[in-house]
Amino acid sequence: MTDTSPAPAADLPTAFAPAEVEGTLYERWVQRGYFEADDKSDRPPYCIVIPPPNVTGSLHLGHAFEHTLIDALIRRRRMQGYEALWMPGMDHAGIATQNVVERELAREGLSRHDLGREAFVQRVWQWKVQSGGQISGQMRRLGDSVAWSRERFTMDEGLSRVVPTIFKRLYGDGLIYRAERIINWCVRCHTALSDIEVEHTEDEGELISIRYDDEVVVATTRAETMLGDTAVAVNPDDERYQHLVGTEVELPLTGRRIPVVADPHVDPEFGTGMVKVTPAHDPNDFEIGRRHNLPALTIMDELGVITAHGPFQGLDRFEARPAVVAALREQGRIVTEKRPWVHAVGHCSRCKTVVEPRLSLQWFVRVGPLAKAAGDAVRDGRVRIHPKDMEPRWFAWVDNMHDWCISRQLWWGHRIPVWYGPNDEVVCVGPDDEVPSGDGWTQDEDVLDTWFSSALWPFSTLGWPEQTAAMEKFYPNQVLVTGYDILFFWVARMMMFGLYANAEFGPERAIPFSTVALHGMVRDARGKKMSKSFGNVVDPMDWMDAYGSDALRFTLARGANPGTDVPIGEDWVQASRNFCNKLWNATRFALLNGARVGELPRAAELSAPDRWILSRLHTTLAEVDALYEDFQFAKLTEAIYHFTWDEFCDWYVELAKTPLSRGGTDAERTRLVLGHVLDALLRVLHPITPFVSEALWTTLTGRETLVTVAWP
RNA sequence: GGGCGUAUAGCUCAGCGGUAGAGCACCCGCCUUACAAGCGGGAGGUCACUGGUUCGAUCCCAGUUGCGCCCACCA
Repeated sequence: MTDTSPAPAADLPTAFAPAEVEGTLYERWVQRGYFEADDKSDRPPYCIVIPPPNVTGSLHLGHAFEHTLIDALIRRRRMQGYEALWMPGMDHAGIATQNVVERELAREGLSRHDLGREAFVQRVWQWKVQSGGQISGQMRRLGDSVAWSRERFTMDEGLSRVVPTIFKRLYGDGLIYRAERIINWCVRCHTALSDIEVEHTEDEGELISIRYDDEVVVATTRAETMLGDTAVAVNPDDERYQHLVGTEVELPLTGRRIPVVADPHVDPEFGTGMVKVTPAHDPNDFEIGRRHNLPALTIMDELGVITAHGPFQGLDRFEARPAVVAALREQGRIVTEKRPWVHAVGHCSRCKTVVEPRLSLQWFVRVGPLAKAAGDAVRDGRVRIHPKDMEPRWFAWVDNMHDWCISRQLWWGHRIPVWYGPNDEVVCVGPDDEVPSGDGWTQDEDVLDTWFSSALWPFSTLGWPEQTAAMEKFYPNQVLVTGYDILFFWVARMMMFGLYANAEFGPERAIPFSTVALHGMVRDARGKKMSKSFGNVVDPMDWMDAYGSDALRFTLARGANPGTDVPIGEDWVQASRNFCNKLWNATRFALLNGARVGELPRAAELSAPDRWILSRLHTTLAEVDALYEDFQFAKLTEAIYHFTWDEFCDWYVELAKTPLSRGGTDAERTRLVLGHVLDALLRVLHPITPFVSEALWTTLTGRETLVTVAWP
């Protein structure tokens, strides 16, 4: 550290005014390229890919939280001499974005069908530009030190090549297949959903028992599905009904005759021990149907409207239910009237509509070997999940995963790269393959689940499948920082695809990242979930306007216990603003008294308070360092807070007033200690509060920037 | 139906085998050589309940109760 002339302390106002420094500092950082990373450097790599925000609008506090943590990690490593890369980008967010734009259209009285596919997709791109701009503006405001030159979008040209590349590879390996299955269908979004896009809630329904004939009584919560029954099943070991197996019974209201079959799936203890079998509208029944070669009769269309059986035709499924019950009652076939029944009902995670199990032809990823590999990577320690108590959840899921339905009946997304020929040919078309042409060839109409492309993010953003310098340098990523809520949606899929796509590098290098650092959800001051319906949603921009980005970041970091939800209230942001101001004024005091950064006198020449504060400083720095390695943001922030306020300001600065007023060597010695402590303090705070740290540090030292300076 | 977590000051949370901590809120006094966005002082908790282990438990163990979360194809 070189000596500098005393800084112009008088220039510092008596209060920190964030708005006056944030914008200029950020733009300067970007212009000077501090956030960019060099693929070819000799420095050790440190790469975190951004969990790409959905282009559905703007960032919320949860993003601000996540970005604060990532930025702190990245900035610290950058200071430590790593080649630090925070890869920026956004996610097209298929169903979510399509829904947003459809809602917008609805306000104009239009549906996507009014526009047609091409025009609608155009419209979504327009939306994307707007939303994307908003998001990057917010990221700048937060101070995110991302390498802007590398920004990617899950539907940009490059990534749109990666998707069919991996699809074709998986298809060729038999890990992607097309099949007619019962999938979760959202009748509002008009698309298939994967299992995890369905949210189960305990809803009150009615369990109704229906008498099919004298001996056959079945129970159901979805009476309307009886129109599609093609059998009644009993347990093969159920003595009571042996004589019925193999006989037929007439299905009421339809006149159809359906068989009674014996199937082990039926629980003899439940109800009468007889179950209606509707293969086209229930996953269990579908399996029973398969085992017994039963026809699957679809009685409902993609809107949830009954398609058959005279009087019920054209009724919505929820209108059909009471109508069917009424008709059955008229025939005296309702045994138990409206018994209240709480059971788990699936809802579309996007629009909350009750999901309808539906038989349809969809594309699936065969997850068996992929999920096994994802489990093993954690089991054998190649990938560490932090905090560790999230691991059981990981294994429970990864080790029991069902095949992943990846086709979506949407327009916004990566089109499935498969063409069908006039003679039932099925051709998977890679990015460099010739598209089959001629009469009767058509491309699959569907798009891929949005998580299919985000699963590729850790390497698609680095130029995969090319062996780019960026891949070489930054794959595997060092850390992934994300919320525990998307452990399965995203992390598991990244693990599966990362390990698969990069298998050639061997087990150690195939993993997408070495560490998964999970954070919690931002909640309101009372610990309640933030949601529009509660009206407790806070726009991070409002708090940044009022208290500054540093204050918001400091608050979020201070609440960040690993994997734990973080409550946040305006009071706390205010307290953080006060902290920034405290730091500001401590520096101001030091500068007014001629503090400077220079070589410290020998220990023997230092006073007891000098030695004490220096010792406390170094202890604190060591603590902070250790806490960073364990992602203990709350604790490290707290440690800095206490050192700064309770020890440095309340004690050392107060005690310093005496030697400073004495002048001479006492004062000079004190100026150097003040300078020394502040220099280190501002550096260690930089990852959390980059703006105020930069402003004060450059004033204190007269140097260019803190961003690239050494970690204390 | 499984699995997990949690219960500490008014609120939100740390913590720890040896007579309880922070921030905010609250009370009393202060414009003291940076900071009233500040300074000094203070009040406030039988650490959910019941047992057990221990010289000693808020902390370890068991059970109870409350709350929360995740997973789940019993009609």
